[in-house]
Amino acid sequence: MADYDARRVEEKWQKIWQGQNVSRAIDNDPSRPKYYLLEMLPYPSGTLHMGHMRNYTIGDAVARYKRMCGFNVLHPIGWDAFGLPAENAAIKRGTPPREWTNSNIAQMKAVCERFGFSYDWAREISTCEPAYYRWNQWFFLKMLESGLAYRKRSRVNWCPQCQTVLANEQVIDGFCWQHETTPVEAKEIEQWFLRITDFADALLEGIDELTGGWPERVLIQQRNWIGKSSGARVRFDVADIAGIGLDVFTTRIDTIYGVSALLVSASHPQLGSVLEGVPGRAGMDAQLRAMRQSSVKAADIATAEKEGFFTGRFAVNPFSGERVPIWVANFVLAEYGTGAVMCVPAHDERDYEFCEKYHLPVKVVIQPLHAAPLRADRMNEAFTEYGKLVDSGPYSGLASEQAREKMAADAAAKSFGAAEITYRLKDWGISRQRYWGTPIPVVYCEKDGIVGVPEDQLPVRLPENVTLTGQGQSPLASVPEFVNATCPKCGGPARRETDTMDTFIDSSWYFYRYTDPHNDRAPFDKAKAAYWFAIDQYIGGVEHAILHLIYSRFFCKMMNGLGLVNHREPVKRLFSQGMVLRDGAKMSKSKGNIVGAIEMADKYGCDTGRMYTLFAAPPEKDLEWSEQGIEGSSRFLNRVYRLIDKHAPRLRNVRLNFNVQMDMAKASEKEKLLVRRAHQTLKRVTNDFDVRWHFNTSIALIMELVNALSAQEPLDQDISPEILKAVLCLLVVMLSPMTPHIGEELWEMLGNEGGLAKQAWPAYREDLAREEQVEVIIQINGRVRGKMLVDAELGDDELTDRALADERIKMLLDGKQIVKTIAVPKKLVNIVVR
RNA sequence: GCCCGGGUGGCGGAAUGGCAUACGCGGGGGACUUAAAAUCCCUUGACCUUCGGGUUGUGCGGGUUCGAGUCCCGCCCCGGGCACCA
Repeated sequence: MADYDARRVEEKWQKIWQGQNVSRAIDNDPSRPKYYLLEMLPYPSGTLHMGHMRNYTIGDAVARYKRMCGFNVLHPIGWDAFGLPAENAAIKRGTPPREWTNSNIAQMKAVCERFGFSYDWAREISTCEPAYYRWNQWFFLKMLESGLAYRKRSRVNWCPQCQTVLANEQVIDGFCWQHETTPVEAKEIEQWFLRITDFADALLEGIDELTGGWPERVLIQQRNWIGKSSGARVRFDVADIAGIGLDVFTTRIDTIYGVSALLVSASHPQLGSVLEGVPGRAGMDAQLRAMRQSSVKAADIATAEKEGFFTGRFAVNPFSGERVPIWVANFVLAEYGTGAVMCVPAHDERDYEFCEKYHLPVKVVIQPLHAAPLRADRMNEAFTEYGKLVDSGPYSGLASEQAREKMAADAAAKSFGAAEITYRLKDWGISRQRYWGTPIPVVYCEKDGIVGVPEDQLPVRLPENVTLTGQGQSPLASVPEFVNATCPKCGGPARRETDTMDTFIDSSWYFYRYTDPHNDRAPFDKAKAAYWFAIDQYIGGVEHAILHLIYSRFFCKMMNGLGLVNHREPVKRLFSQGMVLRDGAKMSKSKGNIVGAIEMADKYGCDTGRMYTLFAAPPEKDLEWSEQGIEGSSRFLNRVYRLIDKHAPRLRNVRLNFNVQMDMAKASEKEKLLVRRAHQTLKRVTNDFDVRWHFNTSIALIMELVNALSAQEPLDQDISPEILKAVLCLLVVMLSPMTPHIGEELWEMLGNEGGLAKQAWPAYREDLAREEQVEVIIQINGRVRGKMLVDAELGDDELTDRALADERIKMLLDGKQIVKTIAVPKKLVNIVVR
């Protein structure tokens, strides 16, 4: 008996699959339904560990299953090949970024092939190739034309470690998303932005469409990030200075008669004018400097003590005409709303806290609808709910909801305010002062200003052989051949833009490129994209909840506007898989806790690794790597191999029929049991693939089937070859999406031709899965007191009679009064006694 | 503070309101072997037991139900997200 030789079997079948074009997706195939399955494209860092492999294993199992179910499956992969690590590696060891990147890609591709992932390699893309990034430039030009791309000077996030600007989405808690050690700094520079805010409402509305298909927490994160809030803008004139007014944004204009102060941020642009000529100015300036420098960390900000000072100036409440002091307060954000707020201590927690500290007056202007009236002198916290207005001039007596509308309308009529909606979402800053990315296709001409590079001159190629320093401005600025350009409009001298694009642009539309990867006239063919889209299933880590996943949605909407696509959302279903941990921590190079994919495959074979990652935990949960666990998986596959190896010779020439003709009169109990077992397993495994994706339970069920087979040994004496073959083949088929190499090998050993990859997934048969006899438990007062084997179809009354007739039950019921009985067919009888 | 997930044996984890702990790992015992590895078999929540079985047990406290890991209410703990957003 030969042992299972993983390496030989894996190489053998990978070669055969290649020859059969097993994973080729066919454009516009009318004969089958399409299924677009995608895992997030990897950054080619060079190392692939079991964390990556888990992601791809889940995808591959589903891809193989869907193919067997008759779908035309698009399962592509590519490389997110631009980005800083390549540039940093180049600076460190002098290897050009392209060389470093391509050699990593080659390594990683080899690992993917070693694992037998069924990607359509003919569609492989790499974002650093001109054939790809020219379309980034093309999209940029389209957005420049329509005004969605624009240039402005503003305060942006600067990561001192990356030596580049970051988008808001790429700053997490005040730190760069890649570097959790150095805080992001504020820097005022001019750069390119994409008007993602134009789509704020569309992105918000799309969330409803995604509900059910996307994990709720991702949708919540996106909704929070967009942060829509409706309220009003109101102008407070500054007293004693003609012509200066401060705008506040509020969602509670209904509380405006309760304003005790006007609070402005330390960075408010008008603060200079307000403070003009007030006494004590020097001391104030010192305080302002201190406030502007305070911590950027969100957690610190939220818990920081509220600080502020009176500016000596007053503002006039346009509704009441009341004069209120103007204060500077550290908790007012310069970047949100108008950078100034009205302070209503009775109806806002923060304002209450602030006024408590500085002894500012509290005035109640909203009374609760269903509780005792509030009194300012008896309050110990703000009342922030809606209620009924009091002491609010002509608005007294109105409900908050109505007052909000009426007061905003009145403010607009008297032109000191208007209803307004603000968003937390800001435009996407895409300029990067680094080399290894897509050049922004723009030149600056003295005469014509900003001029987009004409489409027919794309791509603007990234020059190779550039000296990289990593010193805070784009290395491209030091390449005269690149910088010096001709203005496409006037033909005069022009300077080329030297910043490159955020690499998140590359990944915002890459999945469209897979539908038409070699097109050199357009980013993709509309009809091909229309056939394959939307993505039926996307799989990736949850860390991209508001990065890649919001940018991609924005791009889809932008493309929809260009008429390139006709759908509104690119991804129907999203699955977030858990991380692979070792010693409780996420696998990473720096922690030194990596289990290398190749090492794992060398030791156990890739099918064993695939099986373990699917078996050890359901896919959405984190998985703790266990060397003993993987040995268990290895043992199991060997056991299956030996079982089939033992019986295959006798079965090789038997005709395979999954729907064994069960002649009930002829079949033995043992035979019926095995067939039933197999079809019950098939039913549940099919369900796991279709709806639950709990591959761990699928594998457990298959293990049980193998256990049942082993328990029935010797199989060759009591089981007819037809039945045994059908059961063993079912077993192999069910296993094959998860462990495809050993699956194919066993399938062949059992005498089947044509390859499993092209085999149809068998339908389970209810009649073969049905149990004739079931064990029903007998309870007395909910406690198990007996069991009986009965006909599965037995009704309630019959069941109850049988239970009551049981000798042991009779004995236990002796002297008790039966209050009621509950019978559940196929399950139990519960006898309630007193 | 607010919003999502979770909390089940020694461990990873199973359980459409119906025998809690499937399956695997680990532990204990045995078979095969000169021996070991591999393999196979038995056993394995806790407590009590006259070895028939009994009691108890899914973070804690209540409730609904004939019956609750599962549903409801109130807490505790862990993980994640948001966090002075006016």
